[in-house]
Amino acid sequence: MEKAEKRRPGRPRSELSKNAILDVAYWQVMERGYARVTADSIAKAAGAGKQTLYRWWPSKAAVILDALAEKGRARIDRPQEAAIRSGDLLGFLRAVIPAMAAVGPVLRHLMAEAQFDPKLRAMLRERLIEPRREPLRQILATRVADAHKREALVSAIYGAIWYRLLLDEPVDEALAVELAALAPPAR
Amino acid sequence: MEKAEKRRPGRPRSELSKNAILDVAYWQVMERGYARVTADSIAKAAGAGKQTLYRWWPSKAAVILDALAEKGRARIDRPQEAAIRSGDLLGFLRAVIPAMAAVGPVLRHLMAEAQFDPKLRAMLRERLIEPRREPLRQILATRVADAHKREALVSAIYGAIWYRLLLDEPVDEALAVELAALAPPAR
DNA sequence: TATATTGCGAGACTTGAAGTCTCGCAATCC
DNA sequence: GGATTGCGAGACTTCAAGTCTCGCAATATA
Repeated sequence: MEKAEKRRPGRPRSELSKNAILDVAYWQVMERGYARVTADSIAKAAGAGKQTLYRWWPSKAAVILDALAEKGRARIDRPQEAAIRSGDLLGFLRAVIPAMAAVGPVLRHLMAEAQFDPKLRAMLRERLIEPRREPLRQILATRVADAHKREALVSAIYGAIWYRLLLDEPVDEALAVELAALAPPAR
Repeated sequence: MEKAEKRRPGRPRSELSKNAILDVAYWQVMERGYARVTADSIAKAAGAGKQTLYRWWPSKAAVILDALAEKGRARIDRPQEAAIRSGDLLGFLRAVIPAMAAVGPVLRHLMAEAQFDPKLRAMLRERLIEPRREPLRQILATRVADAHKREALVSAIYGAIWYRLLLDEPVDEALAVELAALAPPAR
C-alpha cells in the first residue's frame, strides 16, 4: 500500500542530493551555528538547487531537524539500549544528558523555530521528543505505577534538561544524578 | 548616585509614550498573537515613532517582554504571597500554573526569540525567570536541605511547565498536583 | 532671551534571509 | 518518442527588523 506507487513516471528523486543536503545541513549547523546557516548556504554547499531543498522539506528548519534526527539515531539511541533493558534510570540519563548537551545549540534553535511554526512543532515532537520519551517511560514503568504520575515525571525530567539548555544553565552529570533521584526507588 | 543625573539638558523622555508603547505591546500581543505584532504596528497604535521605541528598547521582543513583566507583577506575584509565606507548594503551583498558561503563547514566543538573542535571554532570565524562581526556592527550603538538590527540583518543576507550554501539551491543575508531589513532604 | 542639547513623530530607506518562479536539461515510464 | 517529473542555477518577490533623516518640541544653562 505504501510502495504501490514506487515507480511513477518522470525522473526519480536523487538520493545523492538528498543525502548531500542532510549532511551539509548537519555539519554547517555544527560548525557555523544555526544562525549563520541559510537555505542558500546548504543548497550551494550540497551542489543542489534551492528548489530541490524546498521540494522535499517545508522549511530550512525542517531540513536541519531531519539531519539531526538522522545522526541522533546512531549516536544517541544505541548507547542507551542497555540502560533501558535493565531499567537503569541513572545510566540512561548519564547517556542522554551529555548527548543532548553536545547538540544543545541546535536543539535550542529548533525548539525556538518550532514556536513559530506548528508543522515544525509536530515534526519536532515526532522525530526528536517522542522517540526519547518512550524509553524513559519504560524505565519508569516499574517504579511509578500510575500513568499520570509517570507522565508528569517524564515532563519533569526532560523539562529540566530543556529548561536548562534554553536558559544557558548547566546540563551536566550532576543534573543526571539529581534528576535520577527524583524518581521513587525501583521496587 | 543613580538619580544624580536626573536632570540632563534636552527634552526628557516622554513617560506618556513609554506607557503607551508598553500598553499597546501587551494588548496587541494578546489579541493578535505574537507573530502579527510588529515594531511598526506597536509604534503606530501608540502614536509614537519607531525610533522612539528603538531608543529605549533594543528589540521588539524586549518591548513585549517588558510589557509582560509589568503586567505580571500585579497579576501573578500578588496572589502567591500567601502560599509563599506558609510554604504551601501546591497552593503556589495552583496559582503559578494557570497564570503561566494564560499568557502561554506570549511566553513561548519570548523564549523562542531569546534563543537567537543572548541579550534578550539575559533580560528574560532577569525579568521573568528568576523572580518566579526565588519564591519557589523559599518554599522548598524547608523541605530540601541540600542546595543542589533544591536547584534541580526547581529546574524540574519550572522545566516541566515550560516543556509543556513549548510542546503544546496540557498545563493545568493536574500538572500542579503531580509536580507538587515531586517534592519530599515538609518536615 | 539665546543657544545647546536631547527627545519626539513621521516616514523613507537599507538589509537580509525565506521562500517562489523560471529556465533549459536529465532521467524515467509508457 | 512523448509525457512527466526532478535537477541545478539563479533571478525574483516579500516582509519585517532595524537605521537614518527631517523639522519640531521641551528642557537646561547662561
